[in-house]
This record gives sequence, structure tokens and C-alpha cells, in this order.
Amino acid sequence: MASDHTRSAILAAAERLYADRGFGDVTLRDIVAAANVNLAAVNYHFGSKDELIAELFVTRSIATNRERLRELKAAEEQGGGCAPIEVILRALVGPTLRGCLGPENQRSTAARFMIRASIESVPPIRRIKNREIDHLRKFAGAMRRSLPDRSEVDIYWGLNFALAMAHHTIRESERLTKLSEGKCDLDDVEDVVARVVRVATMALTAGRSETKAPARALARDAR
Amino acid sequence: MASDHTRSAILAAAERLYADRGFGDVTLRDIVAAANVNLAAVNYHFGSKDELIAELFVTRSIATNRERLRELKAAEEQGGGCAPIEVILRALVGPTLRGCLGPENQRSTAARFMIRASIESVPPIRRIKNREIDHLRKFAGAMRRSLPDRSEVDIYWGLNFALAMAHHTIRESERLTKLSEGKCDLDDVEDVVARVVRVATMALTAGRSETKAPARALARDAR
DNA sequence: GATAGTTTCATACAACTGTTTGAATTGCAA
DNA sequence: TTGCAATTCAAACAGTTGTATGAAACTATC
Repeated sequence: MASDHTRSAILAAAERLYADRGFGDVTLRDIVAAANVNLAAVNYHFGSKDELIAELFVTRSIATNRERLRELKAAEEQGGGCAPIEVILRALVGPTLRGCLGPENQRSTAARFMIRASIESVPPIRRIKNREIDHLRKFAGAMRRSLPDRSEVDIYWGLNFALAMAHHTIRESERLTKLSEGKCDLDDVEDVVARVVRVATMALTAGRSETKAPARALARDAR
Repeated sequence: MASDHTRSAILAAAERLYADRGFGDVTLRDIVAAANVNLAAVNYHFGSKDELIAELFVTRSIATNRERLRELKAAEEQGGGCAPIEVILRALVGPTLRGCLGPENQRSTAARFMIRASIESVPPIRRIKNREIDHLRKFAGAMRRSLPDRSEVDIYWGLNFALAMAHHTIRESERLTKLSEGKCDLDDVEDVVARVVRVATMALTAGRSETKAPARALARDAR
């Protein structure tokens, strides 16, 4: 019902402003000005500022998580219930990296918003992130099936390190570019994915004799 | 000159409050109340709220960086200008991890403050972090000397991943504990350091034939 | 003990915040 | 058209924030 026009204008304006300037210094008045709506519209349509932020973040999170699970499920079905660890890891970090890296000028507002959300941690977003554990458990399960002779502790550490490399690279992409004087090409997203997957795979398989395929080759093939 | 009592009371109270409750919801009035000083004292002694935060963060950063460089220098001197990559990585991530992990009840206020600073990124702290590149360059240099046949790009990626694993583990230590149902023991700091160093070393040396010593064994010896 | 410089204090300020209110407007069904 | 609900709007509200002010209290020097 209703036109919904105001609602989506607010969402779009808020996402763009947060993406550009961060949560810290974007006020409701900035948002309604950019959306050309009345100040009271935010509270009328969303209840509060925090609920507006939450709705933005939830929407984007669900999209990323769905993409992750889609890749994971496809991989496990193809492998008859058990996927190669490289492919699982790729399903874990690929969607996020692809969503948040790449040439800046062609980076979507949604992507820039999610980067902000990972850099500046505001209360409504933190609350939602805490509910992400169930989602990660599905990946932990797939990893255990893929590496049955690996201890649970090692699996969790590998999962942690994979996420660490992906998220930190997104958060600090500017610094890495500056530090390496541009030698590390953050715009070559698939190269970044391959590097993260390769290292995470090594972390999880080191010390085992029967590594079916050279992790590096496999990660590159999957391009 | 002067008593300096008020000044240091403010610093101590601010550090404790920020460590406990984050930057987001600690006001100057909270700080001066905890320090038992007048509201105007902060502006009198520090100029502004941001300068107070900056002073806290700079002090702690300098301490950590000095510790890192001390370890690095010692390692390079012992090796005659070139240290083993494991030891360099340990000097890079060890001080931070040791400072920010470990049993919560015996974690210093300084440590908890630095964790906050790494989770919530406020403007004055962000400005300072951007000047940290020179410091990282010293480590990149040592790593290049240690792995002369490795490309510069790989060095920077290795450095990035090492920092990624250390910082992410600190930031998300609570989530990792919950996810692994306590199986990952974040209080065993030296085990965490060894794990990070081991994976980072693999990332940097994979594909090379002449790995002098098994990274894992070496990392554990250094306990 | 008077003086000059430093430090403390209560208080006010000015700006900005998210939210609420109640009236005006709109859109739509009968 | 009338009536009713949904939506928009200007305005005000209530609270908080960091900062500034100018007088008071202190401290040390001569």
C-alpha cells in the first residue's frame, strides 16, 4: 500500500550519505535534505534512526549471506555432500571481497556502505553482527566435512583467519595501497580472492600429506 | 611544572572509561566526574576532547611500536643484519597480541583501551593511524632482507595478512570464543602468536624449496 | 605579606541531536 | 462529493554535547 516513494528515497539517500561520509557525521537532517523529504518522515517510516541503519545493514547482509550459502550449497551438491576446502573458503570470502573491492569509481553504493559498516562499528550494526554466528557455523560444518581428520580447533582458527584476511584487506585497502606504493593491486579482485583462499587453505591443510591438488593451482583455476 | 595531578587524573579516568564503555558514549562530563575534577579542566589541560583522545592513543601506540622495533632490531643484530622471517613476524604481531589478549581480569586498562581503539574508529585516532605507514615500512624492509628472492608484492601481502590475522583475532576474540564454544583458547596468548606467525610464514614462504626449518617447530620453540 | 602567574571552579553558551506533536494535505473508497 | 485513513509538514521539544568565560582560589617568588 501507499506510494513507498518517501521510504525508498530515504533508504537511498541514507545509504549514499553513510557510504560517503561515515555514520559518525551524518544526521537525520542531512538524510532528509538529500532525500527531499520532511524531517519527521524518518521516524514515521522507520521508527528511529537506529532502525533505519539496521534495515539498511540487514538488507545488505542478507544479500551477501544468501550469495555465500548459494555458492556453498552448489559446491557441496556437486561434491556429493562434501566440497573441496578451497571452494568452501572461496564461497566464504568471495562474495564479500567481490562486493567491497574493485575499481572505486565503479564500486556500488551498497559496497561502499558495507565497507563503512565494517570500519565504523555503531551499536545497531554491532547487534546484528552478533547474530551472524549461526551463519558461520554452517561454513564450519562444511569445513569439517571437507577436512575430517583436522581438529575442530584448527577448523575454527582457519575460519577465523580466512575472515580476518578478507575483512582486514577491505578495511585497510587504502593503507595497503599506500604502503606498497600501488604495487598491490586491490582492484584485481579475483587475485585478492585467490591470495586469501590460498593462504587460508595452507593454514588448514599444512602438515597433511594427502593434499589432493596444489592449492595454488586450484585457486587460480577457479577464476 | 605545576602539580600535574589533575592532568594525569583525567588521563587515567578517560582511559578507563573509554576502555570500559567505548568512545561512543563517554562524555567529558563522565570523565571529569570519574576524575573528580572540574569540567573545564579538560579543555584547559588538553585543548579539546579530541586532543585528549589523541594523547592517550599516541602514548600507547608509541609504547607498542617501540616494543616491536626493539624485538626487530635485536633479531636483525643477532642475525647479522638479517633475521629469520618467523622472528620478524613475531616482532610484528607479538607485542600487540600480548598487549590485547590474555585473561580478561588481568588485562590492563591500557590493553582494553587499545582494543577499543581498534574496534571503534574515531576521527582523532584514525588520523594518527594513517601516520603509521613509516613504521610498517621498517618491517617490510626487514622482510625483504629476510626473503630476498620473494617479490615485493608478495612481501606486502604477507605483511598485510599477518596484521590482518592479529588484529581481527583481537577485534573478534569474543565471537571466535562463542563460535568455537570455547574450544579456541584466546587466553593462551603464546599459542595465538604461534598460530598467526606460522600461517603468515607459510603465506610468505610457500613455493620456495629451501625452507630452513619447519615454521611450526620454530614458532613453538620461541615460546 | 603583597604580587604575579597558574590552576580551578560554577555557570552559561551555542549548537546540534533525535524525537514528538498536531495541524494540513493527500489519496482513495463509498 | 463526502468521509476516513494514510501521509506530509512546520514547528517545537527536551536533552545532550563540547567549549568559553570570568571570577575565585591557589602557589610560589620577591
